[in-house]
Amino acid sequence: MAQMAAAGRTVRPSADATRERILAAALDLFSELSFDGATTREIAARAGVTQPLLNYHFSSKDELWRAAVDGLFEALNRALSERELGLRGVDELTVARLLVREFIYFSAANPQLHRVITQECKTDGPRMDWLVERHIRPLYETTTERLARLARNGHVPDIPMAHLYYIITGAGPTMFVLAPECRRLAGIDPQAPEVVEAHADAVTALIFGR
Amino acid sequence: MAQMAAAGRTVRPSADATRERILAAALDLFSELSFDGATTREIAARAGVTQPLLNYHFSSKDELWRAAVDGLFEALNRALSERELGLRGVDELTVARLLVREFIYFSAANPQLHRVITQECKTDGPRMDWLVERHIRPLYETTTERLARLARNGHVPDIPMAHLYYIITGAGPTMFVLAPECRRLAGIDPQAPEVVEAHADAVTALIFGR
DNA sequence: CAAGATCCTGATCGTTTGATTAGGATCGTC
DNA sequence: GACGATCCTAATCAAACGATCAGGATCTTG
Repeated sequence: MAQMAAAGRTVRPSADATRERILAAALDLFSELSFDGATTREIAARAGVTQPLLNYHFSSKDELWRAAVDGLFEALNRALSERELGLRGVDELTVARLLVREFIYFSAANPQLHRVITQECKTDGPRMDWLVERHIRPLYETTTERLARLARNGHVPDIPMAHLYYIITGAGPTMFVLAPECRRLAGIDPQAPEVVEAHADAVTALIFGR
Repeated sequence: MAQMAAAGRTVRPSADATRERILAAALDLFSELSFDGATTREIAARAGVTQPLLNYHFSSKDELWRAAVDGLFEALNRALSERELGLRGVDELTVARLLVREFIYFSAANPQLHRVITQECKTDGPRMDWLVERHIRPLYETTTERLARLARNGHVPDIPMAHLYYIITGAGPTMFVLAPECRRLAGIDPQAPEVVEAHADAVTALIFGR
């Protein structure tokens, strides 16, 4: 993916850097303002470049969106698989518990994840198609299979897996997605480490017991 | 609020009807496509009227949004208070349990509620200001106070109330907010009555025990 | 049934949008 | 040290946006 200075291909060092800045700005604004609400001019301004540069690096606004979302899910999958690799030989209940914790940590640091999903998946459309089949379905399959094994041993509430999936993906990130509301409503900053920890404790205790 | 044929005020019967159609179309499209994503032309088309008529009934796109959201929260508050009035003399745990159920039923029938909140409250802005202070804060206060009383008696997990609030408001509606995704991902229609019932069972069992 | 208020539409305004164009600046390469 | 590829910008395009305006249709009132 990352086109490094491979043989022959000469890519100026600054190119990749500005590309990354554009992607970060795009992800922030897309997730906060929705696809239509975010303008290419605002994305360019936040990245510190001019607007036509977006069409130089990405052929269209749509492709820019897809590239930004790809980067987000790459980071999520990296965080989850690295966590799992560090837990070889650990019992499956503990692994699941820690993976849910990791998901909550990631959602706290990257609320754009749940924001983008809710923005695109509440309506049928080409972007939902792409998002579900490319990124969400693999996560859904492995998650529900893992939870189903635990449910058979009584380690997890015996409810249909689709419900458990949406309870976890709803209860986990919502506080961080609505961080501005939460700060004003409850006077709590959901980004604070002790608040993230408390939320992970609360959610995992509800799902897996304590 | 509803300007009926009161003394002197002569309102043609069709006026209120089209106003309601406009508000319903606006709520649907605002909640699905976000404030910027929904165009006044599309709202008018869905309501079966021409676009300038929106500016006749509502002075601006912003005021149309506020009127649509007002109607939504009026319906929610009516549903909750009617449920509570029918439970005079019942113990507080059962009341809380049934009010959470009612919230889930409402969220299933009106996913626009959580959609609008997540759209506006993930960024600071004038619409979040208005939404939080006018509609969300009263609900937050009465809900957390009710849950805090139950927590003192051990009827509800002993976690900070802000966390419990965002767990409930996240775990409850998310499945219905992402109904298009859920249909494709899990092959389940979250609108089906038995699915709504199963979800209400699952969430209330997690929060209040069984 | 004339007069006036009410409800609604077709045409059009100035802005802003995503995208294109032509060209300038900066680098590695021969 | 000229050359060509790469990276980036100023100027501009057609399309779509929210809003306005003048006027037509429909009802109520005197």
